[in-house]
Amino acid sequence: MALGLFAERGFDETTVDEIAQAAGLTKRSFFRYFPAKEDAVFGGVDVTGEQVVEDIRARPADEDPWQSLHHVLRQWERQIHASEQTLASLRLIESTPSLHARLYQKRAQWRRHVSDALRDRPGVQLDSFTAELLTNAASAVLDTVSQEWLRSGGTADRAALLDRGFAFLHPAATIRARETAEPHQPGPVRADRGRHS
Amino acid sequence: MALGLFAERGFDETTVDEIAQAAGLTKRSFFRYFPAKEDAVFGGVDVTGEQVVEDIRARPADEDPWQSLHHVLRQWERQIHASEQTLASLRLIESTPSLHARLYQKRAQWRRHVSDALRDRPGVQLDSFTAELLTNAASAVLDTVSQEWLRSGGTADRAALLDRGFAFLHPAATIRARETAEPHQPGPVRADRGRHS
DNA sequence: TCTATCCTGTCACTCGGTGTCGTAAGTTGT
DNA sequence: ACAACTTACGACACCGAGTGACAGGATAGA
Repeated sequence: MALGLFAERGFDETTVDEIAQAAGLTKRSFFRYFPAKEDAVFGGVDVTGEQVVEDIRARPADEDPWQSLHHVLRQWERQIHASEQTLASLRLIESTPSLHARLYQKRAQWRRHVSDALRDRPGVQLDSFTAELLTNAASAVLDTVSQEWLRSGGTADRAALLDRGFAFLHPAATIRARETAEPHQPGPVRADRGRHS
Repeated sequence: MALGLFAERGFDETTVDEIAQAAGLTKRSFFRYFPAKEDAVFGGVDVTGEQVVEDIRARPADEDPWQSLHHVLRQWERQIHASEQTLASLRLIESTPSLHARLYQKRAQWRRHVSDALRDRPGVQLDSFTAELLTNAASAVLDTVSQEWLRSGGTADRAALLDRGFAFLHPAATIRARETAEPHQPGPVRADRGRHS
């Protein structure tokens, strides 16, 4: 695995040629499997959480979207951050700027899917601004949890931090229009915009 | 300016040699002025908002940190997004993955400074988790505003969107030790529909 | 067995980025 | 005015990531 080489010499100090040769391949063949050098790290780790998008779609339609995000991400946390290997990967990512940038790209793409999933749910319609705001906020919570977890040296309780973040950032009023939900009548989009106050 | 070339042929399709030659320089000299090709775009735009950090430090110590972020960022919005040139830059950044990644790197660094500024204020002490959570949430609001603004084709009212985001994501209880109810900003936050055209 | 397909190695090339050296300008001190 | 020094730039070589094109070997199916 390339992770061993990265752990030894660091990501930037390891050549693609070296990775490929260690795997019994050529540089050219390496790029046939991975679109970029960075993806050799992300290959094994589910950083984007594709399952999360499906899980959100599977949540009850009348549930508060913030609650849905909280619930799904807590489940996801539980599944992911278990093995020591993903832990080492995340440390490497956090300490390498180019990997961090790549993680961000994947996260941005993931956020688009999540916000689409939020907006596509039946029942209460969310406008795109609100959906993206909730998604980005949830992503911010995840990011903060990871930072704190890294600062703690991996000893912090990620689930507890996640709960704390989600509780702290609870939106003023996500869904206040339950009475207008019509599950059987898609009809025109009568989106109740997120006016607060 | 390199922005002209980028606007014509696109960022990835423009080589550093071409940029340098258009500016009457050598490739080597280009890299003496800019650490990377991407920085030729960010050079003129204040994407990191260095002033913001100072402004946060200048806010009253007993002010709710979320309010401080809101206030300072609204001021910053007003100063920045005026010229047509920065508008074109932001469009280019948003449509180019490598530039987007670079923007993220700068934002991450900026967030560190902001969260440090929040934690360094006298009076009520914030733990690092809370400070980072508030900072990342504010950054998420900014990001969402930019997305919506871009989707609207640049016609949306960024200040109104910012207010809406900050109000919507208002933390449950940041600092409950304030009984000085300041009159805040004149005029209620108008929830503009966030629709283009 | 013949053949189409897939996988891989090899070579050549582009482009971003860096180190090194030489040199033509200033700039300062005496 | 002269020497010493600094600054800035060009020229060249070099490295590593990534891509395109081509050739050959293995394999599955007829």
